[in-house]
Amino acid sequence: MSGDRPRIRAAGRTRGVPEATVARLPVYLRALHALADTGCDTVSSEELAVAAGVNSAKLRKDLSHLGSYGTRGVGYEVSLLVDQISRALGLTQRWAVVLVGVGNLGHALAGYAGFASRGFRIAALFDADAERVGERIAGLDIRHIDDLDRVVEEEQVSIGVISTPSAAAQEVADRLVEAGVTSILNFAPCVLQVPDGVDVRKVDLALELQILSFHEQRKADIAKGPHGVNGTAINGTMKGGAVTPLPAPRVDDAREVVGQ
Amino acid sequence: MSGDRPRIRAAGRTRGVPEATVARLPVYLRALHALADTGCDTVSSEELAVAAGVNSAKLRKDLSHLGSYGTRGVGYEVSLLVDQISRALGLTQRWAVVLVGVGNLGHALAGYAGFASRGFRIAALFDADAERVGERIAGLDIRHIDDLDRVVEEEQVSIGVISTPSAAAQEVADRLVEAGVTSILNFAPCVLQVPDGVDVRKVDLALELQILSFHEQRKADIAKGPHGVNGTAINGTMKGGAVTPLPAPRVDDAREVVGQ
DNA sequence: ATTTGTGAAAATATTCACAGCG
DNA sequence: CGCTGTGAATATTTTCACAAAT
Repeated sequence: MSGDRPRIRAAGRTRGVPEATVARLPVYLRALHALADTGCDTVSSEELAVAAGVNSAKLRKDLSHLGSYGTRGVGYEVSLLVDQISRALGLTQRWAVVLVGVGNLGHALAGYAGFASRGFRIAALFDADAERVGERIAGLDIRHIDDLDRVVEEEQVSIGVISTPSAAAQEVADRLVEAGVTSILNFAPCVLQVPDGVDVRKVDLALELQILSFHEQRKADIAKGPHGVNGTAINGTMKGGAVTPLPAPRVDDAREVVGQ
Repeated sequence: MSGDRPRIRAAGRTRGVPEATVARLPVYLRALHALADTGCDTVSSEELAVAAGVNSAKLRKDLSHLGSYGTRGVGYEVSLLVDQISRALGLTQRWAVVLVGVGNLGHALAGYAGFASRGFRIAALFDADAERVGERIAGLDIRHIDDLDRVVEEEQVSIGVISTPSAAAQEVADRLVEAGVTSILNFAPCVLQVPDGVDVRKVDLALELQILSFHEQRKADIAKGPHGVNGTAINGTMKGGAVTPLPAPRVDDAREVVGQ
């Protein structure tokens, strides 16, 4: 993801780890930590694959991109694999991140223990609302966005999290980039424009539900038996009651990423 | 996504919309709504593609899976496209969802306006903590998890959102499935085991940061100039060596999806 | 005996580039 | 003309299946 940036190539051979693999490494890492916590020293690709929810061939292929860290006939040493995946992901250092937008969601993110436990340190919280500056959340003072440059430099921040309303997100992204941030995690439901060299990943809460909606509908259609001429067919009643003949409701959205 | 389920096929031809396309439809829908709000009646694939952050060939191919709704030489009528995508995604009905786990994140999700504005209605909030039952959040009473079955049936709920601690997530998923839910959005950083026919999508906040970490590291390496002979290369000890001075930090994680 | 690591095959996804329609 | 819709060409990802290693 991260836009449609082409992978770097060297002499015709694709260099580095495939993007699809990168996206799964954190899942393996999670599974390995869980295994380690149960006192497990070694795992087979099959066991780890089950724990990670993928098939074992895929897991082995993925790991093979990092090097050859298994023992044939035995499996993988958990702690070694944890180290290698951590290294591959760049988690041997603790990244400083700034979080911009301390609304409903930003508040929750600020308190998210998973960030700290998985390699990240929130260096500062920012909000544009002068009212909220100085407020203390999760042990951190909310600072004004105008301090961004200074903090990013002083704390060597390279990752920014945006949890502002959509309307503010692009402006915040610009300021983050300007300040020197080169990776952005965007929770605002909008597309960000950033220069080359800056990576953006997005998390869109409702989008995931909409994907589930698609599959729900498909399941309902199948249960009802293929009818209509071309698949999508007429939408009758089935589960979910309100068979709105009309398109999805629309309420003013651009307000807040999270907020009532 | 949603496990490794094979697409349904009919008579050799792949029936339905490719998964990659489904995942982008909500993005197009968002962009179209934004365009509509600016009073735009028609868009070209190029314009919409820019607004959605994809390339225009991909956009056209994606839309072609829904049917032929554009006009050559002109573009797409915004409102028609909104209708067609909404229909394809199953958003012509308003889905009822239940949310289980009203911690820090669950609280934020309960108040998320984007759910309501994009086709979903939170039918009820649940928590296992008896202390919190009865508490009112975002206009909804927190109910005890034991009421789940009743609510799911009465309100025709087919989608569940899990925002409990990891440790509780599987148990909650089991109860959701048992109650009749067939789609789950999981915010707990763990893999869920569900029967065939149930779709799961996950959102893992820290995972996204870890992916960014990978790319940050790569950028840093490149900036420092390629060293070592073949890229990742020379990590001193091949195999076996904990070459890392220190692996990623580890703190008790399994506590809460969000919470300090 | 097992289980890894991996070529080769199959399936998906993306991009190109242009015929064809309005 | 301009722009869509789509075959054909690429690229990427997944899966198979087995030789090699312990």
